[in-house]
Amino acid sequence: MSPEPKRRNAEKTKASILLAAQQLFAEQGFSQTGIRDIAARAGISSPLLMRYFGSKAGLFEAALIDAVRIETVLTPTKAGFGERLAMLFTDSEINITPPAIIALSVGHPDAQEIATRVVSEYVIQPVAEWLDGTDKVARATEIFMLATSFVMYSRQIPVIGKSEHKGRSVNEWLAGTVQAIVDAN
Amino acid sequence: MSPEPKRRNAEKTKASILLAAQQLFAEQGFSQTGIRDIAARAGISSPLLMRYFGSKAGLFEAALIDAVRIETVLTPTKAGFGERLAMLFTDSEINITPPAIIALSVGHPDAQEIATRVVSEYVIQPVAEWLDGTDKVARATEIFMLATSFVMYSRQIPVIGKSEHKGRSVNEWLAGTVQAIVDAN
DNA sequence: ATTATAAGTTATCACCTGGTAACTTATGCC
DNA sequence: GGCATAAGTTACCAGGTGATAACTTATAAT
Repeated sequence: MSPEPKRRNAEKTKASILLAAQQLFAEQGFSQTGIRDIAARAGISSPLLMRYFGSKAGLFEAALIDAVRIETVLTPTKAGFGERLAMLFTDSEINITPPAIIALSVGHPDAQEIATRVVSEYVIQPVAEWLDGTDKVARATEIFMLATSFVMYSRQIPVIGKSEHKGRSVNEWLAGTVQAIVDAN
Repeated sequence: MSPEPKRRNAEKTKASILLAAQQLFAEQGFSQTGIRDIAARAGISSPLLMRYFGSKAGLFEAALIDAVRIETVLTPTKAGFGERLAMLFTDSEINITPPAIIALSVGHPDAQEIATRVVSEYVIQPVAEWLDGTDKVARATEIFMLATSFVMYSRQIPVIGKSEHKGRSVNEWLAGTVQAIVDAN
């Protein structure tokens, strides 16, 4: 009687696994998230997940790469980058951003190695190439550092997400500080 | 033949447990550190550790509180606070600073609750009371947020620890940014 | 010296983890 | 319609976790 009798579809299954992994890794971090949790949220069994992604670390890497959407803020014009990045990284609806996953995965050796490599290749390098001026890699790293610290604390210490400082919200402060690094070429 | 034949001493044992816990929590984070690891480094057995601190979470809280040395930088004069804080939080010899332990313990619910509470009471509140001007709590939180992000990334992304930007090391950049928040009263 | 107590140990439990082997079943192709 | 294959499942294993019970032994007061 079910309108769609649950047809098999490997592509959609893989996508649902990736989404579940991104959500849970971002919420709970690498070591606190089990493959059974992810499989349950994706609506499948854990061995299937293992066959598609090889290991928990492999799934983590795939989920991280898939979560990167940095190219959407690397527009030709440099103005407004701070705001766009702050929006991209702090949108409360889609909170599966790289900073969130990274921040919640520090400490575990495997996750740390993967996160460092993926962020370096898929976030920091593109931003660095997009920047003008000198010290591109260092400035791109600083930008990501700031964004990550913001995401981390807007979750952990609730007051900071809403706090106002000299009339500017902390979100605006992040955008402004990031933009200052962009313009300091 | 041993000069000191390993006499029993509960106080010294507790202290050695606290030190081992601080080191390991700062190196590996909460969930990656087992009570057996801590007990082994302290040179005792894990049940003894449990009796002294009740649970792993209890030891984590005790270790965090014991690691706070914030009062050493809350001098009467406001000048130089940024540098002193950067030194206190990034001294590579004693890397058991609150930011390090915090950064490596996000994600685990118990650790998160404990860390938030301890940092709020033992770090942010004292700094806020020490600050001049308005928005004290928000500014103190921002300061700790910056310091934590720096510690986190100076460990995770090696380049940032040594990177130079416009001739200023990132350590100096942290000190300067913190000092700006202090002076913006 | 005896002995109560605190300091410390060994052995173990129940549970959870990532990972795997072996099984079932739907799907598309001939 | 038969059938090879991919999609998906159940049952399980070895190892590690936090925690506890029960044991031993050093220490210090009487």
